[in-house]
Amino acid sequence: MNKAETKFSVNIESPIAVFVQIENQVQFAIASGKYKPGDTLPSVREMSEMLKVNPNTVTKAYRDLEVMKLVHTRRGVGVTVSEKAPKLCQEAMRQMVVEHLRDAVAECVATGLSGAEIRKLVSETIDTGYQPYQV
Amino acid sequence: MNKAETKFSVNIESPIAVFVQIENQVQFAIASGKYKPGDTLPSVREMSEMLKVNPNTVTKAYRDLEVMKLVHTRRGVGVTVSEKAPKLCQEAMRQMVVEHLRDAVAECVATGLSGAEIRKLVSETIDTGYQPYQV
Amino acid sequence: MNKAETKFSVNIESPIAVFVQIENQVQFAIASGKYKPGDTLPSVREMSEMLKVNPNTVTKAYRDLEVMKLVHTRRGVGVTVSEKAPKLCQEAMRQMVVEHLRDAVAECVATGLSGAEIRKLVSETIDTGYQPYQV
Amino acid sequence: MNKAETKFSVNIESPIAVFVQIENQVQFAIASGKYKPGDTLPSVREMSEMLKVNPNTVTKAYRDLEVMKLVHTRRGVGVTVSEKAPKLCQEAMRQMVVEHLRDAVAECVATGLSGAEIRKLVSETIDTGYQPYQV
DNA sequence: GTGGTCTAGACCACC
DNA sequence: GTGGTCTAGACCACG
Repeated sequence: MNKAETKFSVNIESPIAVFVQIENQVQFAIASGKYKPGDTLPSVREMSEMLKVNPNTVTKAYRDLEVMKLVHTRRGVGVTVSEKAPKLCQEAMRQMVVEHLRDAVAECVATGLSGAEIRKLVSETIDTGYQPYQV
Repeated sequence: MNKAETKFSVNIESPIAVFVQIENQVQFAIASGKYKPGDTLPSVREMSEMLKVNPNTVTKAYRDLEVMKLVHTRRGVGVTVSEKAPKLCQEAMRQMVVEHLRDAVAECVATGLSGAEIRKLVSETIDTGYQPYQV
Repeated sequence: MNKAETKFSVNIESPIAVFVQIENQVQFAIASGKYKPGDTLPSVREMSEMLKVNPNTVTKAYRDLEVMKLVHTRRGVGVTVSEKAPKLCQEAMRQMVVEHLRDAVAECVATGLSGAEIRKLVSETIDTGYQPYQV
Repeated sequence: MNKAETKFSVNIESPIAVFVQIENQVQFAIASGKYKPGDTLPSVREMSEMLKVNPNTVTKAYRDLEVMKLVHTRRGVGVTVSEKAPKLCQEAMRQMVVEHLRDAVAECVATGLSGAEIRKLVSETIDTGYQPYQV
């Protein structure tokens, strides 16, 4: 029932739409347990100030999350995390991430990289904590 | 100097723009040696019919490829693969593919998958020849 | 002059505003005779605790009911049912209910259900005492 | 594959949000067969002019319909009805309409109307083609 | 031409 | 205070 303190940020230079970045970050925060069922997300106004974006952009992201059954929004109250959100987010994140990995490996294979080369790249990335510009 | 016979296809449901899919496929075909310097790409009309796509879309893809110095377009002749295209494509493909792999692994790490899990998924994918819907 | 014991409940998931649900339930309770002229409604505090709702919400509902001349609120006494409330409520309920029925039937017709199908559904519902989530 | 000619209209006085009215009308048009899979909906601009509303409002409705898998939207192409849209719409309409009917009948019963009275009202409405202000 | 995104700002309903 | 809706208008990406 807390009001969690999590930092959000968006990259307006990114080709990924801002509202999608917000959705992803919230999903990630839920999946990782930073937000639990019943917690209240930052209000539309707070979030829009934190991210320096228009409130409508935040509203759009929150609306999508509601359609995905991850949050409940109630006028005059705020946006709260749903009971089943953690399960849904964890599943979705894992599924997405595994699919991306498989696609990437398949691309490497198709491009002619050997299994050894691929494994070397993977190990390097795991060990060095490589961080892409946007999760 | 041949007119190579390679199948191209696009997925109009994909979030990736059609013209980008075309560019990628051509680059991939060049990188893998299906098209060699001097070979002629399918005409805009042929390609647009093959892919059931607006000719303008093919034109845009071909124009981009020309900007990248991968092809030459000459009136009355068609679009031909440049001398340095194979080298450029191989480098570009490798670079792209490696970046995708690193991003994907980083995502997995961020989502909490262990190094062992990731390596297992990678090995499975290498061994089973998993094929995503779009290179 | 009694303090009637009637259960109230609201569905915060409902698209119908909470204060409207309260108003409807009170009107229904009056129309059905559970509350008679002179009876005292649950205090704002009692009601808000019973419904697990913000007291302001109950206050707003009670204020609306006063505007409708269904109740009187007097400091130190509470909210009491007015003399003419039963008559007004019965009329209002009947009117509302008939309108809803007409709208629903019209929708069915517009969607292509036959008169026979509609009559069958109606009879089934009358006979089985079907209870929707919110009057 | 036609561009169907269907009239749409909204009531900006209605308590129902304009974008919801648009969604409902499109769903109804699909359910009734006025739009078939592959047909193109009026463009955002056309629709916004026809309804005298802001294009963003139409965009919002179309976006929702896409989330519901009723249409595909593609930049530069337009918004087309999906293969499974008719089935989904018919089911949804029927389900909604039956639920409304049951709720309405249950309300009537709860308010004390007799089965005979309810059946009389239903028959009258079926016979007279009563039309509410908004389907 | 198509739709997608974002901003700025207004007004409303609800708690 | 909260979110919901709508408008007006801009810029971009795609075909």
